Amino acid sequence: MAKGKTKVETPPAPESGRAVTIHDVARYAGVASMTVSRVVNGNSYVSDAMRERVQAAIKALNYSPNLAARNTRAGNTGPRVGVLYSNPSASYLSEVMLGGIEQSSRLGTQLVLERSTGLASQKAAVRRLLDQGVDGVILPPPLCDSRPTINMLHAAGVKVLALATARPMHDVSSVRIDDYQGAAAMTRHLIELGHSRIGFVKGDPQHTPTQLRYEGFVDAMTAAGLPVDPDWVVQGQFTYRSGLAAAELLLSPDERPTAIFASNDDMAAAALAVAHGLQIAVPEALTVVGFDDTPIASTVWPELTTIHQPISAMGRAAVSLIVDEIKAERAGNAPGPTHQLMKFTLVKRGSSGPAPAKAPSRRRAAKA
Amino acid sequence: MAKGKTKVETPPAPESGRAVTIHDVARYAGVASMTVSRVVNGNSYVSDAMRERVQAAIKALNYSPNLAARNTRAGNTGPRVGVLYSNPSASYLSEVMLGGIEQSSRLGTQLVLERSTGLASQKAAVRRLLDQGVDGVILPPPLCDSRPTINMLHAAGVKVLALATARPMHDVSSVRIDDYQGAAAMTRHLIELGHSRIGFVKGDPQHTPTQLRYEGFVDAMTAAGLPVDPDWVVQGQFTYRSGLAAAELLLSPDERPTAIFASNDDMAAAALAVAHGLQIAVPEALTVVGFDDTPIASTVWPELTTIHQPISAMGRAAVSLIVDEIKAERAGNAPGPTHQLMKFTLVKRGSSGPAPAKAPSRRRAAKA
DNA sequence: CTGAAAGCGCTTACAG
DNA sequence: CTGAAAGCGCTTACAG
Repeated sequence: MAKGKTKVETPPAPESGRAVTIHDVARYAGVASMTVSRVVNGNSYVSDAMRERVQAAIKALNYSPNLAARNTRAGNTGPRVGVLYSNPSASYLSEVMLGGIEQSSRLGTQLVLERSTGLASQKAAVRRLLDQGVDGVILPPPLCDSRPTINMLHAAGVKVLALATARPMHDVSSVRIDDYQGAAAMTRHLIELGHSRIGFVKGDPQHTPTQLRYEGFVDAMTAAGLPVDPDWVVQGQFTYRSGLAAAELLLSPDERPTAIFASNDDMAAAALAVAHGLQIAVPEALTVVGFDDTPIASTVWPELTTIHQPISAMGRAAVSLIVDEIKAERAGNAPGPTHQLMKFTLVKRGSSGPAPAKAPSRRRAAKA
Repeated sequence: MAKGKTKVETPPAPESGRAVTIHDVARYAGVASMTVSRVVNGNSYVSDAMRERVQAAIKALNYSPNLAARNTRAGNTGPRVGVLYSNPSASYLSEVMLGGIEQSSRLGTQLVLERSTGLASQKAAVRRLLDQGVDGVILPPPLCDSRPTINMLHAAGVKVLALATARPMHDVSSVRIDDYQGAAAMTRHLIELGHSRIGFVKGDPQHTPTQLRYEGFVDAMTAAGLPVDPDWVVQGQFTYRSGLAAAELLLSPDERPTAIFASNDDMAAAALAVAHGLQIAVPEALTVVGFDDTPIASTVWPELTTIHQPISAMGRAAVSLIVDEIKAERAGNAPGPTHQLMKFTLVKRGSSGPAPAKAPSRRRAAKA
């Protein structure tokens, strides 16, 4: 504690109204501000003794760096990052943005949002982004897989990051989960619960995760020695409406599956609604599971067992990654695209349970 | 590239890699940076001639101010604003945050998030917020109506803003829509469509909007000379599950309403699921409407007719308002709390339609 | 390994 | 109404 020339030990009054600065810490610790900066950023060489002294001061004064000031130095107008999205109301996007904006404010990066409605408006949206001087653009799904968009952006010398694409490209950075493994994990979970008659609802064939999730399901079934009945694999579109139709197809016949694995939550929620309508008790008579863990998964009842994508963490990671790339480029290095794989988790909620003892027959039986 | 003393008029190359600064603009316009600052901030006295010259330069150079730098001056560590929330997964919150974070990054304000799980943890959450030196706290629902929380915050000398409360308090600023008028407008819409037999699902009695939405419904019915059948007013909890139960109550009896007005979207979505299960066609045989316009409203099928709350705009407004208050306080003024009323809009989608010609009877009739 | 100097882009007083 | 000076909190070179 003893420090500096004077013998006084009182820290600069923290209640004095103004925020604690790096200089307060420096004075308290009896070192130069520069040293505090180094400790805070944890990069350069600092002796252990010094480091400890500074850290104690930081703690004592409850110092936290002023982020606005940090990015002010060095012509370091933090990179501008654009987000080009197409589906505005999706809760998925809100969550991505939540993480993205949080991270960009932490990094002092300016985030610019643009919406592209149709394919036609894409050119215009890209132009607006470019006009605003973005150095990089994040593409959430489904634009993450749009080659034309990527090419336009690359032509303008702008970095591109594909968010939640299922098939990373060689020339575009990506942040994603492993859709294949996620689907396989969910399928194994169903099998462990005793299900063998499992219906699957595929997603929009245009989206890259669709095929991989399906393959994950098929391979896990096969690995367990279970057959995949083609009648129980139904094409969906990732929309609630398509889930409605798919579930009706799966649940109406006399012989129906004991579990439905819908390849996203919206479709699973729809399957739940259909089951409810048919008086099929979930999870007692039917297990329904989804994928993504968007808010709807915990809105419906019973809540959906699903594969949790760390969506807002992925938004954060996307911003970090692209900012790093931009900085590297500015510094003269030109590393290739990087690909970050995030961990998914299987979250078990009320919509899944053990397979019913005997294969259920017609739904009438259950009716009150 | 050529600039400064030489006679060339070329603007400082905008592609030169670094961002356009206030000094570039000043040089281009031949004025002091100070003057540019004044024009940009539009506050002080600037002659029209000067203003135009500067504005032209700004446009020519496509200048936009560096926000990080702006809040660096004057010990002006932009106010810190906390958000204390209780329900993390709600898509509602994501949208609030979207607006809030956007505005705070625009204002250079630091946003601090804290979650309070139970009533027990509230004290701890408030303390953490205070430790982080917040000057104000935004309370999204349902905390917006928690007197204990507000009192704790006030005791610490921190500004409080209640977001989306239905009943603004005299000592706390608020941003909200008029729940009463929203419900009344929706009810009138149903009546115009020819509905007179309307079921209503109330929300959680603990939340302030619940009562006002109900009153708006009742008063609009009464004003149109229509009776409110107590059997068709069902208590809900704002949850999907409670909507399921409520809709079953409303739709099972032989005589059922031709429209259901659920006082939020989650419950309306549930009503849709129940109707679907009972083979009641929406909107042909039954109209279902909600309130809030959260993402689920446009996820389900048919999409919900609902009252749109400009949620992210409310998040933005909340940050603006509380930052203004904090600044006013710092400047020595102490204006009372302000209350901002935002406009709701009635959005008509597929779930509502004209009342069926004759009162429908038992659902069996409709079955294939 | 540590520090004194200079500067980031902008704005707040202070002079004209 | 306009501008030259000083400073915000932090960091990047540059010296020890």
